Amino acid sequence: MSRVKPADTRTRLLDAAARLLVERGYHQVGMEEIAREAGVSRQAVYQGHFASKADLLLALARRLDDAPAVVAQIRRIEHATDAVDALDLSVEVVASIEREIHDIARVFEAARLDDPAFEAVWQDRMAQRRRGAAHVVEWLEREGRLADGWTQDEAVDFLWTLNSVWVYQALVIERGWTWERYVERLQVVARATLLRPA
Amino acid sequence: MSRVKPADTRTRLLDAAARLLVERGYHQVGMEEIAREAGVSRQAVYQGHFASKADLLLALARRLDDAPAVVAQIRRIEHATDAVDALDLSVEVVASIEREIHDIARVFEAARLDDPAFEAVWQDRMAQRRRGAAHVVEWLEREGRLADGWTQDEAVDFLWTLNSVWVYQALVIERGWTWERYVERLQVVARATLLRPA
DNA sequence: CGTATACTTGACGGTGTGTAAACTAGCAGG
DNA sequence: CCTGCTAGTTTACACACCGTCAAGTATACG
Repeated sequence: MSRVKPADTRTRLLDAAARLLVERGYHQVGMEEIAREAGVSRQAVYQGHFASKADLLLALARRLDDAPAVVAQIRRIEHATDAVDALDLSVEVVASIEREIHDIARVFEAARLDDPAFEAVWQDRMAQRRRGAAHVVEWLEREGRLADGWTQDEAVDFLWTLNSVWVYQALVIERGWTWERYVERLQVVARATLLRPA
Repeated sequence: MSRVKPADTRTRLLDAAARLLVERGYHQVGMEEIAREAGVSRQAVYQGHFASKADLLLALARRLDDAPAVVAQIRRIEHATDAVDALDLSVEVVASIEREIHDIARVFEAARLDDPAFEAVWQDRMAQRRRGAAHVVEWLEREGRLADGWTQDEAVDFLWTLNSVWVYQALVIERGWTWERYVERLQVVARATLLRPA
C-alpha cells in the first residue's frame, strides 16, 4: 500500500466527490477540483482509479447500495405483521432511505440526463423500488384489502410514485415538511387510497 | 426587416432550439447546432438575439406562458360549480397543461440544476401552480369539505405535489399510463385524501 | 540493488461558451 | 446616387472542461 494511513486515495476521492457534488451539482464541479480536494493530481485520478467522471460517479452509486443504513432499513419491512402494517412500514422505510441518500440521489438524477450509463443505473434502482412496492400490494391483495378501482399494476405504480424521490423532494425539501409529518401524512394518503375499508 | 418572409430569425432560433433540446437534452445540444438549424451562424445568435444559452432558454420559457392552449385551460377552472368540482377540474386542467408542455418542461428542469437563473424561473412557475392549488383548497375549506387531519397549508402542498410534473413523469411517461386513466385515478386519489365524506 | 506502484508535472487535442474585430449585402431616405 | 443602418458573415481569441500521453520521481518490497 501507499504510505497513507487514514484512508486510501480511492476512498478520499469518493468522499471528496460526494461532498463537492452534493454541494454544487454535477456540472459545477470538475475533476480538477475533486482531485485537489482529495490531495492528489487530476491525472492520478484517471491513471489508477477512475476512467472518467461518469465512472467515478458510478462507483459512488455502488458504494451507496452497500451503505449499512440502507440495508438495515430494507430488512425491517420483512417483520410486518400484516398487509396494512407492511403498507405503513413501506412508506416509513423508503422515507428513511430517502432521508439518508436524497442529496446524492439528486446528483445522479442530474447525471442521468447526460449520460445513458446513468440512465441505466437509475432505471435499475427504480425497478428495485418498484419490486418493493409490488410486494406490499400483493400482500394487500392476498388479504383482500386492496381498494376497488385499482388494478394491481396501477396500485404498484401509484405506491411507487408516492414513495419516490420526487414526492420527497417536493414536500420535505421544497415545502419544508418535517420528516415525521411527511411519513405520517403519506401513510394516511396510502391508506386512504389503496385500502379497502375493513 | 430582412429579406426573409416565413419567420424571422429569432423565431426560427427558438423553434430550432425547442426541437433540438427536447430531442436530445440541454447538454447534448450546443449553440453551434441550434444556429445552424435556424440557418444562421453561431455568432449571429449572440449579437442581435440572445446573450447566452440560458437567455435563449429563458425566452423559450416566456413563450410557453403565452401559449394559447395553456391560457385557455387555466380559464376552465373558474367555471367549476362547487369545491368538489373544482378539485376534479384542477387535476384535469393541470394534466392537460402537462400533456402540452411536459417535453420542454423537462429541459428546463435539467437547466435549473445548472443555472441559478433557471432555478428562479422554475420557482416562480411552481409558486404559480401552488396558488392554483391554494385556491381550490380554500374553496374546499369554505364549503367545509376539507378532510380532517390536514392543515390548509399541507393540503395545498399535497395537491400541488399530486399535480406536479414529477407525478406525471412517473405515471404517464415512465409507467405508460394513458392520459385518461391518469386523470381519473388522480381525481380518485385527490378525493379520497382531501375530501371529508359528505 | 533493482523493480513495481503510486503519483507528479507538463503538454495536447477536442468540444463547448462567450467576446471581439473586420467585412459585406440589402434596404431606406434624403 | 450616395449615405448609413441593419443583419448577418468569417476569422480569431480567451477560457474551461474532459480525456490522453509521456517522462520523471519517490517509496515500499523482495
